[in-house]
Amino acid sequence: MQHSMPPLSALRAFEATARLGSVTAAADELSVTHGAVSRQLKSLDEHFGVALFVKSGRGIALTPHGERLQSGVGEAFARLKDSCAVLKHEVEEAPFTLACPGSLLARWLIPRLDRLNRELPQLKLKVVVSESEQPGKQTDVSATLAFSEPPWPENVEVMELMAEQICAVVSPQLAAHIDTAKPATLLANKLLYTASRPQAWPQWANAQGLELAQLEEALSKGQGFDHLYYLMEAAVAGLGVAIAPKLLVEDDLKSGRLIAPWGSIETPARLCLWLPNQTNSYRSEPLAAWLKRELGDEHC
Amino acid sequence: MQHSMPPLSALRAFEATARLGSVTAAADELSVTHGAVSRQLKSLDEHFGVALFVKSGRGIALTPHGERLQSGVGEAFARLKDSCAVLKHEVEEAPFTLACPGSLLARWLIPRLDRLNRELPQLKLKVVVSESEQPGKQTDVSATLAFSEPPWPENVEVMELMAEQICAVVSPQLAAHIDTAKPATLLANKLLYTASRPQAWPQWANAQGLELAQLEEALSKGQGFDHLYYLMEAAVAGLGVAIAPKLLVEDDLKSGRLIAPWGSIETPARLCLWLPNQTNSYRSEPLAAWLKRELGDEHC
DNA sequence: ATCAATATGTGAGATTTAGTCAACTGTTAG
DNA sequence: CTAACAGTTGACTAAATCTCACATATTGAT
Repeated sequence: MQHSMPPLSALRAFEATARLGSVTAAADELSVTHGAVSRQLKSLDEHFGVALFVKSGRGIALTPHGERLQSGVGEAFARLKDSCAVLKHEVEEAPFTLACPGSLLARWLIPRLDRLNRELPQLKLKVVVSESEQPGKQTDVSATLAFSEPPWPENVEVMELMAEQICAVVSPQLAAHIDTAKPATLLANKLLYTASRPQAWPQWANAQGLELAQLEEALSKGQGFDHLYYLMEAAVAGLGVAIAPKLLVEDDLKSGRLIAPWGSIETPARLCLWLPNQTNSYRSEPLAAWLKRELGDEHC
Repeated sequence: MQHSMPPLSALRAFEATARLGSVTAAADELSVTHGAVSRQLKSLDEHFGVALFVKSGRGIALTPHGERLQSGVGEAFARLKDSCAVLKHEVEEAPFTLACPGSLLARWLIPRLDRLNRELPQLKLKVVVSESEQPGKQTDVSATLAFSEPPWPENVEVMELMAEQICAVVSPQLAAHIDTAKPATLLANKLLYTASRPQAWPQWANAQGLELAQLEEALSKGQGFDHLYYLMEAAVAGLGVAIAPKLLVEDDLKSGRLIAPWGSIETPARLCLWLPNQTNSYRSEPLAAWLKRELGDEHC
C-alpha cells in the first residue's frame, strides 16, 4: 500500500494519450518520441497489474479500468496545469521595477524610456529612484541599474554593462575664456563637485598628471552640490567646470549645451545591472540585452 | 507559453514540502534525502522566476505566491493519489480467477482449495474449468493451470511448476489377478484410455520397452472415455488398467483405492501456470510460490 | 493481392535527470 | 557557547528516460 502512486511521468503520458486517443499525438504534445510514451504506458500497466489500453485497429482505446483512471487523472492534470499557468502569468504580468539613481534616471534613462517601453512592452517596466546605497539591498525591485566598483557581494547576480568614463565639462560660453589645450589652466576656474562622488576629481587630475595639492586648493574655491543632477545643471548654466560620468552628459555634449575639451578617462567603476536572486531570467535578459545594445550604439 | 509546466517531480516535492511545512519531512515522505528535495524546490523557484518559500527561523515558510500555488497543486495531487489508489484497490480486490482442466481441478486442486484459500486469502481465488484448448487464450481468467508441452507461445508468460509423470494404475482387486512384475502381462488386460491424451499409452509402453503394435492391439480391446475424470473413476471401479498423470492419482494411491505397480515415467509435458501479459505479479507470485511448495511437499 | 502509409511495440545504447554523500551556513534551545 | 537541528550546495553516482532503428500489425489504395 506504501506506493500506490506510479511514476508521475508515466501518469502524464497516460493522461495525454487518453485525452488525445493516440500514442503518437501524445508523444507530439510532450515533445518526445512515440517510443518513449509507449514505454511509459507499459510501465503503468505493470504498476497497476492491469491493461489500461487495448489495441483497436491501428490505434488504441481505453479499457474500462483505463477510463476510470482517466476521469480522475485528467481532472488532476488540468488542475495542475491551470495552477502553474496562473502562477506563471502572475509573475510575467507583474510590472518589472527597475531602480536607478536619480541623475542616471533623469539624464539618461528617461530620455530613452519611451523607446524602451515600446521595444519591450512585455516587461511592463516601472522605474523608481533607488534609495539604498547598496544596489542589491532593495527587495521590492526587480533590478537595479547603477555605477559601482567591484568586488560585488556573492549572493546577488551583477551584470557588467560598461566601464564608467568620467569627463570634465563646461559650458561653451565659459570655455571661450579658458585655454583648453592645457589641463592645468582648468584649475584657475571654479570647480563644481558633489559629495556623492569624492573620487571623481582626484581620479581625473591624476590621469591628467596634475598635482593633488593644487587640485585640493582649486576645489576649496569651488562649489559643492548635494546631488550630481544639480551639479550638471550648474555646469550648463556656466557656473564652472563640472566632473561627471560621460554617459550622463552625452546628450548635452551632442546638443552643444556642454563641451568636454579635455576628453574622458575610464574609472574602476562599472555600470551594472543588479539582479536579486530569484529574478526571472526570461524578464531580466531582454532588459540587459536592450541596455547593452543602447550603450553600444552610443559609443559609435 | 509553451512550457508552463515545471518538471512533475519538482511539483511533487513542492506539494509535500508545502503540506508538511518542512523540507526534511517531505524528503522523509518521498523516501529521498532532504538534499534532493531542496534541489527540486530550487529548480521550481527558477522555473517560475519567483521564490515559493522563504527561510523562517530554522525552517521555511510559503511566500504568497507559494501559497497560491499550493492551494491548486495540493488538490490536484490529492486527486491524483486518490485515483491511483482507487484503481489499485479495484485490481487488488478483484477475485483472482484460476482456470484449470476439470480432472486436475477435481482430483488435485479441490482437495487443497480450502487450505489455499486460508493461506492466501488476499487472492480471493475463484476457480473455473478451463474451456479453451490453448491455456493462454482465455482473457477472462487471471491465470491457467495446465499440463502442456513446450515450446510455449511468446506473448504469454508461462511458469514451469513441475515435470509431468504418468503411471498405469489399477484397482487393488483387479491387480490381484495380474502378474505385476512384468509390464507385458498388462497388455492382456482391458486398457482404459481417453482421447484427450492419445500419447499417454504409447509413451508409457515405449518407456517400458513394449512393442507399439502389441499396444495398439490391446488398446483396441480396451475402453475409451471422453474425459480423464471418467477414466480414473473407471479404474477405481476395477474396469481395467488406466493411464493417468501421477499427480491426479496421488491421493488415490495414498488411500489405496488405486495402485501403480509399474512405477511412473516422466513425459515431455510440464505442469505450468499460464499468465496473461498484464497479470499483476504481486498476485500471481504468491500463487505460484504456493503451488510450487505444495507440489514439492508431495514429492517427499 | 500487394504495396504504401499509418500506428504502435521493443532492444540497445546514449543522455539526462535525479539522487546520495558529505561538508557548510545559519538558527534555536539548553 | 555548545549541541542539535534545518536547509543549501559541490562533486560524484545511479537510475530513469529518451532516441534510434527496426519489427509488427492494420488499413486503404492501386
